[in-house]
Amino acid sequence: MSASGNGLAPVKKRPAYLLVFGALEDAILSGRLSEGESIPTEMELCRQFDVQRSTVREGIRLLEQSGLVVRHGKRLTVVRPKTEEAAESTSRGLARHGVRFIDVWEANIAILPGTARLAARKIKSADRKRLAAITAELSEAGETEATVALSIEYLMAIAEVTGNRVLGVMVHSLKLLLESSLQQVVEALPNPRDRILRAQTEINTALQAGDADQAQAWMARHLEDLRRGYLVAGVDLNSEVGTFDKL
Amino acid sequence: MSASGNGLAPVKKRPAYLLVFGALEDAILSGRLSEGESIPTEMELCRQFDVQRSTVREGIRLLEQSGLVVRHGKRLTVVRPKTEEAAESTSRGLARHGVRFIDVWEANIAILPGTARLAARKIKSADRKRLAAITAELSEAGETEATVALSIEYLMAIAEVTGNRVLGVMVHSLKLLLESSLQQVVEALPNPRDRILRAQTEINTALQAGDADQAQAWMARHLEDLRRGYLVAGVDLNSEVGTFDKL
DNA sequence: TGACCTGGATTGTCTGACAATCATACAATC
DNA sequence: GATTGTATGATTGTCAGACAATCCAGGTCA
Repeated sequence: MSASGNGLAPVKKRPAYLLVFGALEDAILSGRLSEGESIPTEMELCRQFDVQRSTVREGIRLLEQSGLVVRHGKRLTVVRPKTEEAAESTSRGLARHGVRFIDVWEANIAILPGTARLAARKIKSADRKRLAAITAELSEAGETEATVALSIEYLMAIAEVTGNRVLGVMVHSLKLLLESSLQQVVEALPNPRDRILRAQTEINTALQAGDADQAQAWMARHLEDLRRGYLVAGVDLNSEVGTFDKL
Repeated sequence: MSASGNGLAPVKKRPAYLLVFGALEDAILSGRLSEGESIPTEMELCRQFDVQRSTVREGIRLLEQSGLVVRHGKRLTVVRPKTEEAAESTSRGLARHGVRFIDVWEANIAILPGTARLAARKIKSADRKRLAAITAELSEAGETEATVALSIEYLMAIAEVTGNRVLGVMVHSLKLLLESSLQQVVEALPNPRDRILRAQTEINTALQAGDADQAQAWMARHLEDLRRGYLVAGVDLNSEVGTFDKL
C-alpha cells in the first residue's frame, strides 16, 4: 500500500517543524491537551522532541495560525475554536475567491427556506419568544441601519432555532458575506420595514403553528423580495464580494 | 472606539514575526504578489524587513498555514486557495466542534433540495450529459463502494450545475462530513442501488424539463430515503462526526 | 537534442546568546 | 490588611553565525 510504481517508497522526510506541529495538533485533537490548558514551554518541547528551539518555534507558529491555540499573555493556551471562527474562515475563503453577490443571494435562497422548514420542526417556546421579540423590535425600528441589522439577526435566529451547528455555521457565513451589501438594498426598497415585517410575521405564524410548508414558502418569498431590491437599487449583482478585514 | 472603560489604550506591541506575516499576507491579498509567483527568498525578506532569518521563518510559517502559499519544491509559491480547501477547512472546523451525524443530515436535507431547485434553472446541456453519465454508471455499479461514490458524486454534480461557488463549497463540506458514514447506510438499505437510481432518474427528468418544483421534491424524497437508511443500519445519529485527517 | 554533472543558491536545522516581558514571592508603605 | 514597590526566575522574542542537504541552472558530453 505504499511504493509508487517502479520501486522504492518515496522517502519523504518531512521537516522537523512539521512534526512538531503535527504532534501538538494531534495531542490537542485527541484531547491529551484539553481546552484551557497551556501547551508546554518551548524549552520543554525542545527536550521532548529533541530539536532546537528555533525549530519548535516554527512548529508553534503553524499551530498558532491553525486556530487551535491563542496567546493568553505569554502562554499559548488550547482553545476549541468557536463556530464563529469556522464561519469566518469559510467566508474569508469564499471572498478571496471572487464570489459575486449573485452567488451569495442564490445560496441564501437555496438554503434559508429549507432552514426555515427545519426550524418549524425544531422550534421551542423560548425560540418563539426570541423571534417575536426581534419582529417587535423591528416594528419600532426607525433607521435603515436598525432595519438591516434586525433583518439579518432574524435570519440568524432562524438558523439557531434549528439547533443545527452545521446550518448555524453556513448561515453565519452567508451573513458575513451579505452584510456589506444589504444596506443598499434596504435603502432602495419602498417601505422596506413593512415588507420585512410582513414576512417575519408570516414566518412567525407558520412556525408557531409548526407549519413547515408555510414557513418555507414565506421565507422563500421574503428572500425573493429582498433580492428584487438589488435590481431597484441598481447594485451590480455580478460584482465581487470584496475581501473583508473584520478580523 | 478603543480604550476599555476607564483608561488608557493597551500599548500592544506586536512581535516582528507577525509583522512579516501581515506584510506578506497583505502583499498577496492586494495582488502585489500574484498567483504562481514565488515569494522572495528568506534572505531577501531579511533585508527587506530588516529582521533576522529565524524571525522571517516564523512569519513564513504563519503564511504557510494560512493556505496562501504552498511549497512547490523548495520555493513557496502563491496560490489562490482552491474552493476545495475552503470546504475542507469548514468541515474540519465543524468536525472539531462535535457535530453529530444528525446535524449533517439535517443540513443536507435543508440545503440540497433548494440547490436542486436552483440547478433546474441553471442547467446547461453539458451538465445534463454529465448527470446522465453518472446515473448510467451507477446503473452498472456492482459494489457498494462504487454505489456510494457515485451517489455522492451526483450530489456534488448537482451543486456544480448551479455554477454557484458558495453552494459548491458548502455542499462539498457536507460531502466530506458525510462520506465516512454513508457506506454503512447503503449497506443497510435493501436494494440501495435501485432506490438511488430511481431518485437520480427522476431528478434528471425534472432537470431536463426545467421543472424546479419536481427537482426539489425528488431531491428531498431521495435524501429522506437515505436518512431512513441510518435507522435501518442502526447508526447512532447522535454520535459525533470524528475529526478526520485526510489532509 | 537529450542525458549527465557540477557549483551556487536556498532551505532546514543547530548552537549560543541577550533583552524584554511575565509570574511570583517578598518587602515596604499607607 | 490592602495596596504598592522590588527582586528573582522563567519564558518569549530576537539576534548572530554556522553547516549539511537539497534544489536549480547552466555547462558538458554523448
